Amino acid sequence: MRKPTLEEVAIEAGVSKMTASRALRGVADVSRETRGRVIEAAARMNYVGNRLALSLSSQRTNLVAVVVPSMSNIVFPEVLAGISAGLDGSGLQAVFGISDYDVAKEREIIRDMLSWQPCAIIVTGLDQPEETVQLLRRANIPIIQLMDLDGTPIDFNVGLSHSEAGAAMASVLVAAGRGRFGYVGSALDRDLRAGKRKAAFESVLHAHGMHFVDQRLDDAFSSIALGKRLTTAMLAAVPDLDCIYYSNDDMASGGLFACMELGVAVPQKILIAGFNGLDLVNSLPAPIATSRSPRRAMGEAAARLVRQAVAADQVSEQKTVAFKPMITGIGE
Amino acid sequence: MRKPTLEEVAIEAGVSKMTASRALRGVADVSRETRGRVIEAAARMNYVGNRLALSLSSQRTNLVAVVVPSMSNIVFPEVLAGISAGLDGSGLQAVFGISDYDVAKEREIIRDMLSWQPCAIIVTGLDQPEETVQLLRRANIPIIQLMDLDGTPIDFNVGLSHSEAGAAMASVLVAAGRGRFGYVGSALDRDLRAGKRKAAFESVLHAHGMHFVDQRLDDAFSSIALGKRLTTAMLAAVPDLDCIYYSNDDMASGGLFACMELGVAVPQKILIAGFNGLDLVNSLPAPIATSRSPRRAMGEAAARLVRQAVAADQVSEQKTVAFKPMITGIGE
DNA sequence: TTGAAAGCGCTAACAC
DNA sequence: GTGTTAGCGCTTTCAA
Repeated sequence: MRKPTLEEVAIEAGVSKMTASRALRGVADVSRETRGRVIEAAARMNYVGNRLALSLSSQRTNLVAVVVPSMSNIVFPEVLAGISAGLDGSGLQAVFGISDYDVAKEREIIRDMLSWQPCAIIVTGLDQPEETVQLLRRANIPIIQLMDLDGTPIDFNVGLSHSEAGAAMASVLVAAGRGRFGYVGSALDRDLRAGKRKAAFESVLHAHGMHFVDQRLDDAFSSIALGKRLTTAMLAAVPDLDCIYYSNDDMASGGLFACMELGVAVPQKILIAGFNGLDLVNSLPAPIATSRSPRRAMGEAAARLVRQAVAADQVSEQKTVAFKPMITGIGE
Repeated sequence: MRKPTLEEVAIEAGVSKMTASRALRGVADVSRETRGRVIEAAARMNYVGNRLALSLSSQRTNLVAVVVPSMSNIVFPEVLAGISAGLDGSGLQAVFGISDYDVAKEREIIRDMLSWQPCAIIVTGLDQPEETVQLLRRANIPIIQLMDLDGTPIDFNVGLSHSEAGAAMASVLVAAGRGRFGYVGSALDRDLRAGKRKAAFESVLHAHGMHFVDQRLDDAFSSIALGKRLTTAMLAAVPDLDCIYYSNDDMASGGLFACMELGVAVPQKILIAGFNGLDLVNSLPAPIATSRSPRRAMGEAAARLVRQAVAADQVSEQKTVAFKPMITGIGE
């Protein structure tokens, strides 16, 4: 038994397709009595409208395409949760795609999503290759680039400056008296934002006549286990570090666990610094420094921009929402 | 400037709409030369097909609707990553919705997703209220219920038995000589699977003439911080426990951190047991017991069932994929 | 307040 | 190999 169509509901209610459509959408003038009959018929038949037809016909959809690089780190799910929550009640529906930090895959996912004629698209970062940018531009819908502020946005931009975050962390650590730095990171060729943080951090070190005494990099994606492993190796080679900067909090937490296992006092002997401000960090058995990035708030801000842009159906004036990471975990 | 349609591409290539359609899809017989012209024209015009029209016309979509309760815990994103990866290369596209553990919201999300005419739908758990079940049934597409095996599936079922998981953990802990148990959990009214684990765990205790000496419950969602707080409170009230069972690994990890802060030896004095087998658990500074649930594999299995069901376009014989959680972290 | 006609962009089915 | 016709299920536009 096929699903009932609007026409069948209309027949059941003894009206025309058009009247049924209006009644169900609650638009225009439909007599109370007619509307009642239609709604009742629809309920009786368990009518579920066909959005494909609706959107094709009306030339607009309620779809917001969202492309994130990963789901293996809690960061992006939190952003998605923010987007989803921010869209709640607007009638808009987020559709997520995962690019696995792969630019080619990202492009294909974007292409695929655009074929659904979304009313807006949210992508991660500002570093899409030109071809992808063209693809996005041609879609002629609001484009939100999320998470990063270091670069030239195509349209809307929500995020924070990872360069500033890295530089600020370095400044604070140097000011706190640390002088022998190590760096532990992973997948820097793919996680460009972590790369920006590292580069900026290093610049500040150089400005102070310092440098990374040792660094450990790995191609695998960040994880607590990897942070632990690399830190253990690093401390075996260079035991006299007094601070290690990590590509993110997952890695840093692993670093802390490595130090605990080795009996290295954190933060007295070695200060550990990460990025993100994960919930985990608040409960760790020793304090580690981090830059708190408001992930959920970023998602919500992106959702807000989408709602405005879609509602206004015109260029809204606010193009950028800048967040500032807050550094915690150093000093008292 | 509007987006080009198939017709415009066809005109540009000097062929009919239909020929252009065939050429672009690579179906049927189109002369090499014609196909080349069409593809080139499409590329030149940056043609992106309209899936709304495609799906409406062909009466089939490549959408797989997925509804999960939360994104705030890494568990569900990992499942989603598994689904997404499992669907890769099939031409199918997952669409995610978040219900926030709210049955009413879940129903509305499902309703909304069904209006997009997905070719399959994956939902979390087996405990949807009757109204939601009706909604799903009426869609007349493969329905996959994921994560849980304790109940009667509507159609396909992938997951593990949380009752068995809870019972198995209790048996192992009792066998390991533990006797004074505490329980720390959260949001049990919403996270029904955690509730099933707890109930089964408790049954085994009773069978051994034991019971939870103390329990701490909270309405908030699980988190490391909450686990830490509740554990600290519990140990203040009942210091002589020798084992605490948690609703999941996040809570258990918080419990471990609480013990470390209080100087309670884990696992010598108190054994800590959670559920999920999060990556985090592998790197913690002290061993905690957990039941490892293969989250990504479950997502991949669900994706496999969807592919089979969609490809076969008929009832496939395998209706259930059962996973067994593996208990780790007890003894060597 | 309601309905009829046209068409959104595409494909299925059948001609040629 | 290629084109034509007829929709998919809905909304828009216009008429009544």
